[in-house]
This record gives sequence, structure tokens and C-alpha cells, in this order.
Amino acid sequence: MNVKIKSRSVPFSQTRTRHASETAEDYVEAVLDIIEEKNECRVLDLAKYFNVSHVTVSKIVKRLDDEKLLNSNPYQPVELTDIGLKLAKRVKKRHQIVLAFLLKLGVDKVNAQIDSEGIEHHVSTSTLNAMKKFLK
Amino acid sequence: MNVKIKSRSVPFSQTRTRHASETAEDYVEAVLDIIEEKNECRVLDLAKYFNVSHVTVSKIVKRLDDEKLLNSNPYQPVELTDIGLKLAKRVKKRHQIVLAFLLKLGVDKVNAQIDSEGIEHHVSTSTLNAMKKFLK
DNA sequence: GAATAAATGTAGCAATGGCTACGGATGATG
DNA sequence: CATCATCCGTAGCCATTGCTACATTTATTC
Repeated sequence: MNVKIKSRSVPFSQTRTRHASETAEDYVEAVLDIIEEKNECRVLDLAKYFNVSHVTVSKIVKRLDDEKLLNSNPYQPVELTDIGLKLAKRVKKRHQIVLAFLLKLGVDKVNAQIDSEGIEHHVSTSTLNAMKKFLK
Repeated sequence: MNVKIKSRSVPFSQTRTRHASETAEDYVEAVLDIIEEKNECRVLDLAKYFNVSHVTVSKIVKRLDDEKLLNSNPYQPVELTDIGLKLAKRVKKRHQIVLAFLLKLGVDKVNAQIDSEGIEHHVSTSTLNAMKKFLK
């Protein structure tokens, strides 16, 4: 009963674009985290957070500034725009749900932490709701 | 005493490298799927599968050939090496577990299918085991 | 206020994953 | 066996995410 090849109407399309969006989500979430902790977010904070060079951060910040998710001025701390803040809060909430879900599922803290960061970008509303239900 | 920023020992490191590995996993799995269905896997089969141009496939196939995951000769079908086959089977199994898990969790078929493809690359052994347990 | 350390920016390179345009190979079919 | 459609490879472009090396700005400290 040969399994039909999954007709991939959308899934794998535009990998590069999708990765760029994931980066945007990771960055706004990180900026929110860092601001909550230190009251400001510098390029170097992000570089440490993601374990990359400040140059990489600088480029991405520039792009996210263009996309109106961040406000950045030369040699100044990075700030979230209203849009960026909304996105960050949404992403952070989703992240927390995924993490809590994995923990309740029985995954150890370290792996739950790591996996939730990778998984969160690939969770549809449908899956997120199923996770929420499970958590109750 | 302010909450420590999650010490990301490894998680976010080497995003580009990580993405390349995910691509490798996706490709060997796809090759296995396609061979099981049509007895051979051509560049164009992969292009349709991933909804990209044959050029993109061609480049990636070349890289995976260099990495000894595939055997490819000009104008010939793509084949899996022993290493590639092992990887493909492992990936496919993991994929199936994630998919079954999402379905049992109550996610609808369409979203479970899509999400499982994104999630599978970010599932540690620990999380995979928790999913297996849940499935029993 | 000048020197210095720290933080950012800029230039320029590589790898990955996209593409279009074009040319060569293979295989059917007349 | 010549033609032609299909398949595949190559050239060359772009964006993203990495990097090192070097320049500039900001902040501190003497």
C-alpha cells in the first residue's frame, strides 16, 4: 500500500526566506529578554547571546531595522519598535509554552531548553493549541 | 539578583552549519522516499519534492556527494551511499515518530505533516524518547 | 582634555541556498 | 540514425549568515 509521496504544497518552499524570518523572531525575542534583564540591549549583548561575532549581529540588526522591527542608531543600544515588541511577546509566549510542554512531557531541563528553541519556529497554531490543552 | 541570561552553551551556535545539516537530512530522507516509490531518484524528482529549481538540487546533490552521503554521476539517478542510507533511515524513523506523536496529541493531519517536517530536526534523543513513551 | 579601553561600524571574504539563462547529454520516436 | 523533448550541468547573479581585520566612536580615567 505504498505510501504516497506527501504532496508538499507549501512546506518546504522558500527555505531561505523562512530561515530569515526565524532569525528575526530569535532576535526580537532576545532583545526583549536582554532589555528585561539589563534595561538596554547592545550589539555585544546579542553577540554573546547568540554566540556569534558582533559583525554578524550588526548586519542582522540593520536588516531588522529596515524591516521596522528594531530601532537602531550608530553606537546606540538597540530598541524594539511597537511591531517588534508585539512580535517578541508573541514569540516569547510561544517559546514558553513549548518549553513547558516539553518539560511536562518528561524531557530534562537542558534538552527541553535547547529543543524548545529549535522547535518553536515550526509550531503551527494547531500544534500550539494541542500543547496548551496538554498542559491543562 | 537578576535572572541570569540562559547560558547558551551550544544551542544557537553555527546556525549556518546547522541549516546545512538539516538540508542533508531532508535530502537523504527524500531520496529514500522517492526510491521506495519509483525505484529511482532523479534530480527533477527532488526539485519537485522540495519545490525548488533543478539547479538548487544539483548544487546540493554535489555537496552531499562530496560528503559521501550520495552517489551521483552526470545525468544519472541519485543513489544513497551506505552512510546516506543509514542516515536516511534514522531520519525517516524520527520523522515518523514526531508525526505520530503530533497526531496523537490531537493535531490535525495537515498541520501535523507540516510541523513534523520542521520539528524533526530539533528533537534531541531525550525528547524523542519522551515522545515514544507518550505514544505507548 | 588627552589617552585609552570598549563598543560599533565597514570592508571584504566564504558557504549555503535561492534564481534565470543557456548549453550539452540522453533517450524516444519517426 | 536523426530529431526532439526532457533532463541535467554550468555560468553567474543575489540574500543570508558566518568570519577576520581594521577604522571609528564613545566612555572612562588619569
